[in-house]
Formats: sequence, structure tokens, C-alpha cells
Amino acid sequence: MNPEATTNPAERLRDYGLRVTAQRRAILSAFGAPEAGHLSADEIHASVSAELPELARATVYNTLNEFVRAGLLRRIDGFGSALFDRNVDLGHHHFHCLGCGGLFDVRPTGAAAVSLSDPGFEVERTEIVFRGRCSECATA
Amino acid sequence: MNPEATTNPAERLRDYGLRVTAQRRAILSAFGAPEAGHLSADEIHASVSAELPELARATVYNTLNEFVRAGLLRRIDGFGSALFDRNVDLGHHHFHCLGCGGLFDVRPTGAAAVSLSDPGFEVERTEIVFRGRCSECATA
DNA sequence: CTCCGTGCAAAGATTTTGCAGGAAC
DNA sequence: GTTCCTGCAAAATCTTTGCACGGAG
Repeated sequence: MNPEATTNPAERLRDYGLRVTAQRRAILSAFGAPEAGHLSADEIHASVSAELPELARATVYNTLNEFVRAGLLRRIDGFGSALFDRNVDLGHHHFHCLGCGGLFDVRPTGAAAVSLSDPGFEVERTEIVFRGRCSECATA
Repeated sequence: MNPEATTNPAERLRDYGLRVTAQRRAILSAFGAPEAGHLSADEIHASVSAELPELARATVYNTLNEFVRAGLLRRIDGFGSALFDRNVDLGHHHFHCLGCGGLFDVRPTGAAAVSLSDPGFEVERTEIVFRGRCSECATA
């Protein structure tokens, strides 16, 4: 289904015209599977530091920006610090739990039908954020 | 239609359980009509400074947070610095122009039909952001 | 060999917090 | 008279930028 699913990090980087370095491979692996969570720059830095203690914060930021520019990651704002999502698939949206602060991927029904009647706007993408309580926080 | 429309700032503050001070009245007026734009803390500080040169940035931030907590303003994240929207009406959403960076209020069709089929999530509100080009940037 | 990526440090920007005086109620 | 708000300053985050070295291509 997804052509990237079987590609390893190094090839993926080359495919996107980025040089392959240990830091970039490590940062990319920090996301684990494409379904992995949404990570902040800080979490990534912490996670990769175990493997590469020298890794500078600035490099994490620079690299993440490169990845976003290349389309390898998706950036999500509005949650304090920026989060990065390995799941680039448009059509998936987010649920933000007001209880625990967690962020979940969701696929709402009817999302495709949402549109602007005003022809003055050229819509490129549509992002939907639901806020409320996740199952754990709702019962608690 | 809207009971607030005819209420003056002072009453409005009292209604929300907030003390009425010159600073708060000024900050609230900075938004002008309820349809006024989306302002950043910095823009508000600049705007009110003309009237109250003493006004501290910290006060602007504190006050805006109070207002949001009281439901008087709506906070919009994801555009660099936080923006504050006098239009609290849910059901109105936003269009973000990738050309000029402008933020516009929109009322998309079909928005009411968007929902999560997953019953585990208790949705409280739904926020939709469209990104693309506004009429000016599209023709340029 | 050339250029890009990295580390380091420093700067920038945004937002929050501690504290004492003063105003609102 | 209390309590909350304000101003000031300082701190805490988060993120970007300048520069010289070193590794990728």
C-alpha cells in the first residue's frame, strides 16, 4: 500500500535529496514505525542522545525543518512546542485530549465533504483538530 | 441575536467575574467590533500602549489568559505567536493564507457533518483550518 | 575536492513567574 | 479592609543563526 513502508531510512533520505548522516538516520529512526506517535524536538533530542550523545539541539531543529521541507515529516503546531508526525498522509487528522494532553490520529467521517463555498480561497489542505476527552480521561 | 452585542465592555467584564480596570477595558476595546481581526499579544500591547503607555507586556499576557479562561476570547495557536479572536462563535473556522500569512474567518459547508466514528473519544469542539492562497495571493 | 551538515555558542522571540504597591469591590 | 490586578524585572522555553571543522558525495 505504502511504497515507503519497505524502504530503509538511508534510501528514504537519498530519495528526498538529503545527505545520509548518522544523525539523520538516528533522528528518523526515533519515530519508529510510521504509525509512531507525535514527537517534539526535545523528545527526539533525548531519544537520540542515548545513541549519539554529541547531538546538538540545533542539529535536531535544523534536521527536522529539512525533513518537513522534504515532505518526510509533517509539522503540527498549537500544542506548546511543535510536534512532528511521521504520518504524512493527508486525510488523517488529530484528536487532542484536554485531560491528559495526548494527541491521537483519527480519521473522521465526512471530512471529505468539508469545503469553502467562497471561491476566493484556493484551498490546498484542510486540517481538522478535535478537542475533548479520550476514553481514559472520559471515564476517570 | 447575540446578547453580548449591545453590552458594553465594563458590564461584560463583570458578567464574567473579572474586575474592571482601565487596562482590561483598553485591551478589550483593542479588538473593536466582534468581527475585528485576530490579534497577537504584541499587536495588542502596541495598540493599547498609545492610550496606556505604562501597560506592561506581562499584564497583556495575564489579561489575555484570563479572558480566554472566562470565555471572552478564543485563542488560536499554530501561527508563530498565539493569536486571540474576539469571535468566540464555534462554527466559524479559519483560512490561513500561505502567501501573505493572513488569517481569515470562514464558514465551511459540511462542517457540521464531520464526526468521529470512534466512540472512545468525547468530542467537545471541532476546529478546522484551511491552508492555501487568498484571492489576492492567488492572482498575484 | 567541494559542499553540505554538525557542533557549539550566542542571540532572538515568546510567554510565564515572583514580588511589592495600589486599585477595585 | 481584602483581595485581586499591575508593573517591573527576571527567568524559562522554544527556536534560529553564525561560524569553523569534518565528513558525505
